[in-house]
Amino acid sequence: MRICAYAKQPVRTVPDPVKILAALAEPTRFAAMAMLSDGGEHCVCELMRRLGATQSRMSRHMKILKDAGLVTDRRDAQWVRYRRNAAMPGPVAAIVDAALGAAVPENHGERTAA
Amino acid sequence: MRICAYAKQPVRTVPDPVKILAALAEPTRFAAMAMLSDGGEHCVCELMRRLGATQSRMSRHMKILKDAGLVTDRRDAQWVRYRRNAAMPGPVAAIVDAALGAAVPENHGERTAA
DNA sequence: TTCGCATATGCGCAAATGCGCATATGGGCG
DNA sequence: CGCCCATATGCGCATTTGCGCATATGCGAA
Repeated sequence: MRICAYAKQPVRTVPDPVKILAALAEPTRFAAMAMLSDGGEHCVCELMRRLGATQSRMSRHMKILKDAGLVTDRRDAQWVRYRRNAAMPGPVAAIVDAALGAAVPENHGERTAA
Repeated sequence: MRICAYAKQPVRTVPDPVKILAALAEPTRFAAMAMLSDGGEHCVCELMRRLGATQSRMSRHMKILKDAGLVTDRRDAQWVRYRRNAAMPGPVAAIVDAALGAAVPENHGERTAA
C-alpha cells in the first residue's frame, strides 16, 4: 500500500522492528553483533571460535542477521568477512545500539550511552 | 553472584537484553507495548479488543511482558490494569523506546528520536 | 449465594526455531 | 587436476513458542 507512491527512491520500506528484535533475540546472534560492533570485519571462523558455535550454526545465524539488514558480508579469498551494516536506517541502528548498550555488565545504573 | 553485595536495594540485577528483545519480538506484544507507551493504563479486555487477540492469548502475552519487567499490572475491581513499567532500568527503557520509535510509519528517513 | 464479567491457566496441537551431521560449493595452492 | 581450508545448505530431530478451547479464579452486583 506504498504510502509515498511518488517517491523516486525505491520506497525506503520502514523495516519491521519486530524482525530486527527477533534477529537480536538469540544469544549467539546477539554476541555476534556485539563482536561486530567493534567496527571491524570478522570472518565466520573467528566468530564461531570466539562464540563457541559450530560452523553451520554460525553461518546460519549470520545469514539471519544479514537478512535483517544488521550486517553485511564480503568475500575475501576463502573467507567471508562480516561487519556491522554501516547503512542501517537510523531507527534500526538505535535499536541495535540500545540493546548492545544494555549488555554492558559494568554499569549497574550509571549512564550507558555516551 | 551478586556483584554489589553491599547494595541496600535488592541487587538491581542487570536484565538480560536477549530476554527483553525476545519479549518485544512478537507482533501482539510489540503492539501492546506501543499501546501502553501512551503512559496510561489499559485493561486486558481493551488490549485484546484493540489488538484483535483472544482473551487467553492477550493474558499470556501480558504475563510475558510483565515477567520481562516491561509492564506492571494492578488489580482494579474485576479488571487488571496494565501500564508500562515506569521503573525500568535506563538501558532497558532505551531498548523499548528505540524499538517503538522504529515503528513509527510516518518518518521514512527523517529524524525519529527528538 | 448465585450470576455475570474479567482475567488467568491447564492442556493439546501446530508452527517456528535452533541444532548437529553430512555434504555441497567456493577459492587458494601445489 | 587434486587437495585443503572456509563457508553454505539440505535434512531430520528436539525444543520452543504461539494458539484455541475449556475451565478455574477473582470480584462486584443482585
